[in-house]
Amino acid sequence: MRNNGVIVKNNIEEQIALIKRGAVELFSEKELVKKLKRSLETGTPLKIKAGFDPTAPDLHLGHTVLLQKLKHLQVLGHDIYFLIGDFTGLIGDPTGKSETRPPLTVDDVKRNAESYKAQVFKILDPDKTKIVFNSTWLNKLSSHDMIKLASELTVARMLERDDFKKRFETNRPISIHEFLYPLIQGYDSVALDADIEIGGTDQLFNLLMGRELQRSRGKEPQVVLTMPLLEGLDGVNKMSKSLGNYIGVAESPNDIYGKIMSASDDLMFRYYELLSDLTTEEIANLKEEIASGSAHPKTIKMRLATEITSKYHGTEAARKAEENFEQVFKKKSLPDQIPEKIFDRQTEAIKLPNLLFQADLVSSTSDGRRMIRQNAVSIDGVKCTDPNQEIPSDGELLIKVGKRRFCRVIFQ
RNA sequence: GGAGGGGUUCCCGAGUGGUCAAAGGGAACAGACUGUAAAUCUGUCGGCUCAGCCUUCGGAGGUUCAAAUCCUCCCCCCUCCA
Repeated sequence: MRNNGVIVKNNIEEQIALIKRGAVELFSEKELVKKLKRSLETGTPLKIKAGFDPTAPDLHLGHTVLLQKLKHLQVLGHDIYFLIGDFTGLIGDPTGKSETRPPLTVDDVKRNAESYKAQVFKILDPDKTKIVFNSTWLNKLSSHDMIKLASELTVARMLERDDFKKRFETNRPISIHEFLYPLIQGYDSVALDADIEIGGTDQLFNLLMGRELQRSRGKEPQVVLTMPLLEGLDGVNKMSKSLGNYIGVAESPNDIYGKIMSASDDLMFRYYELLSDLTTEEIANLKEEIASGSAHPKTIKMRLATEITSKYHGTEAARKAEENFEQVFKKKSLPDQIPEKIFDRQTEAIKLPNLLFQADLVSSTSDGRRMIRQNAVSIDGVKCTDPNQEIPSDGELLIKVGKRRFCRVIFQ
């Protein structure tokens, strides 16, 4: 599938194939067929729901796995409900870390929502995406409603959730409010009358909760589609900001490009599978080319880096990022943009570690000394080995620390 | 309400009076190797006016020549029983 224009697929099988692409689980295909058929017959788009945390408006590629899937559905003509969980955000999805989140103000939520839009609409079509806040309906729930809601599920059912089960079995605490999270998320589906809900595999329990609550209220249960969690740059843990292994959608072209290039070869194909617009066959061909030796893995990786960078910054920026990358790394020359620091010219010389620190190249003068000792520092291409070296504060210097930290220091 | 366990450097975690800026692991960073990688090896990993000094072990006091380690009070977290 390419994203050029609207593709109307009347063929249910083709629709299903696209919807299932890359997905982990689908509950259930039978129900999905039924919904798609009806949608086609009545000309009514399906309501697709996906929930997002209001506290983290900095999307990374992990989130875009879901967005890509939403785009698929959008291309098929369905309505996307991009749900910002400003109410549930106050609880926080249970993780066992028992951290209460600081409440967000209305302004915070608004600001975050704007930030979401800017990032999300690089993938989704703004005209066919409805952004909704679950506080809209959840704030109206009375204590009475809440108790009724809680009565619809049993503790035993709750304990089926893996995270709860493990904690329960090992005598680790589970707070009551944590039980409310899945309930409330499920209630969102009731309020929205969602036809399909999409989430990460870690959301399975919560997604299924929507089905149960819809059913117990006499509505047609939503179809649940789970997408894999994208591994971060370390290739092991899921991509997350707190682990520092993420590639942010809002990052600069050079950063996105460079980070993708730093991924391992195995990981590269994982990214291809989940983030690229290439078809499954095309990806298989690339693999074959590497296996047969007709293509270098690096070239294939650069292709991926270019594709993803251009998604968020356009093809021109992606091309520049590629050039920059080649310059810095392959040809070992200088990047096109080197930060500059301007200092006042002074009579006395500056010790090198202090200069490195002042130029933001190291975190402290001690760190600077270490770098010098480790042969990581060079000035105008000449290695510096003496931590006590003094630099005359005059003229212009090009300082390099490690492989990718540069600074042009200018005294004037 | 009762009993017990615990708060250590970015994270996990050892350390029960000097040999502790604090073991070990992870992360990170640097060097080698490479495809820019990954893996691997080596090293670094509080700060400074750097072979010396200063500040850190939940907080505040105290004992001592000397405290992360002992005492007092306080704050916070957890578990079990009720």
